[in-house]
Amino acid sequence: MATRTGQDGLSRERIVEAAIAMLDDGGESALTFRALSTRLKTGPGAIYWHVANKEELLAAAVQATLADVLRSDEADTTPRDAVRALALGMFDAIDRHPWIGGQLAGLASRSASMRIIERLGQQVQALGMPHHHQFFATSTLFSFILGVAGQNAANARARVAGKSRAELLGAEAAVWASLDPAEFPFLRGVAGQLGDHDDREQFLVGIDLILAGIGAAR
Amino acid sequence: MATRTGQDGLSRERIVEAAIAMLDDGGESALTFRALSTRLKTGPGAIYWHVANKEELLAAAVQATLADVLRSDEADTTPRDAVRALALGMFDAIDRHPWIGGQLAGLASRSASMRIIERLGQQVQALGMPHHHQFFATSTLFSFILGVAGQNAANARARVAGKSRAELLGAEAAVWASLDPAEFPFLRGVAGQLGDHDDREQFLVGIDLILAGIGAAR
DNA sequence: ATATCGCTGGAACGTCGTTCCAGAGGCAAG
DNA sequence: CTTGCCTCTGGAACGACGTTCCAGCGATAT
Repeated sequence: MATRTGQDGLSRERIVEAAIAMLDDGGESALTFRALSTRLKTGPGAIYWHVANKEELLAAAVQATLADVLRSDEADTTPRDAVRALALGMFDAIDRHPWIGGQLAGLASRSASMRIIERLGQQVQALGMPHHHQFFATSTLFSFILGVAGQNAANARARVAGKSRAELLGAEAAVWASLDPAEFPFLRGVAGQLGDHDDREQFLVGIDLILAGIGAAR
Repeated sequence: MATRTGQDGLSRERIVEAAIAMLDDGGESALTFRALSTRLKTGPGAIYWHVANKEELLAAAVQATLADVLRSDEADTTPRDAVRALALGMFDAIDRHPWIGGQLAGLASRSASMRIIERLGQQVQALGMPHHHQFFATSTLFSFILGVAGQNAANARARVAGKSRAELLGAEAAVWASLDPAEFPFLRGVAGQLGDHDDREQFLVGIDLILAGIGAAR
């Protein structure tokens, strides 16, 4: 039954690849060892020969998905532009694979996180931040990215069960617009901006805001 | 309305209270309808009479835990101090109940998030941010808080299975310190700061950095 | 006394991550 | 060629989970 040679052979690579595909179009809850084994035409037990458990599988999926972002190497631009480029690379990856947001904070993605922090830190250093503030400034950038990633993951989770981003956002904006003006003046005022803002632009403004803070603290 | 006599009567309040206690000392994975019903000396079915499902239970737990932070009302200080006070209140709540970090981004905590964003937004407005930038600046603050919360939750998850914060942090600092200097110069350089930094101070520096950025963009 | 109703708690269902194991197929030694 | 091992397979089974179902309790209303 089991053909050893050629494309039928299971491998960690094929498993991770299939896992990413399932996560991409079904969300985190769609990744199941049973569904995965069905897609790979095998049994759950076979997968465990190549992957220790689900946590390791998710970690490998994160690693593989972020590999491109982490490999990119642009030493030519200004530190500010380098941070923006790295952050935008992260955003695009998270936008394409929202499930990353739910995993990035975990211990399983430690090595990916370390690489990201290293990149950010080098640029913060190049920005002229005093040494004893570099760590905090860098972790501020990283925490912000993590927060956006988490929100993205949560939004994607809601999307799987129901409507599109535009519908979801429109409904939320409508809620904000109909709030009590005495209690929620701010949300009411920005409901329109919530309704048609661009996530990527919003993210970049956040990065720029923190960079401006770093520039001011220099 | 036949209420059971005395303290044996189940109620949504008692259930949420017990759920928070279980989350606090066992982490997210410790909250189980079976364990919860054992603690309350009843069956799983009884709990479902008061609570629709686990998602609603978690949402109620978040709401109840953040109630104090959301109720606080200090209109006396400067906008900057108001943001710091609100953010620190959030941090302390998250620090005491790390499982919040895993839930706050979700749709289940929407009403709590709205209240927080409203508070932050009012202060950002008071800081003199131009109207069309207020939404982005506020969401930057919120995303940062969410990111820190998420990391806190992930750290707490690791702590349940193993060592204390000091041990975990020390081990991580040791890893950073022993990295290849050519590939990870930054992480190596800040390994010491990672080892003995104060989470609360780190958080506050992040808030101040964003506030400085807002000040610069005004 | 009887019927009604809010509420209880235990049994049961389907699904999950994970473990176990009988055995298939290739490879090296006899 | 035969034998034995060794890597890898895939299906069965286990315990725990969220959730549903329902027989029945005590208090109240008729």
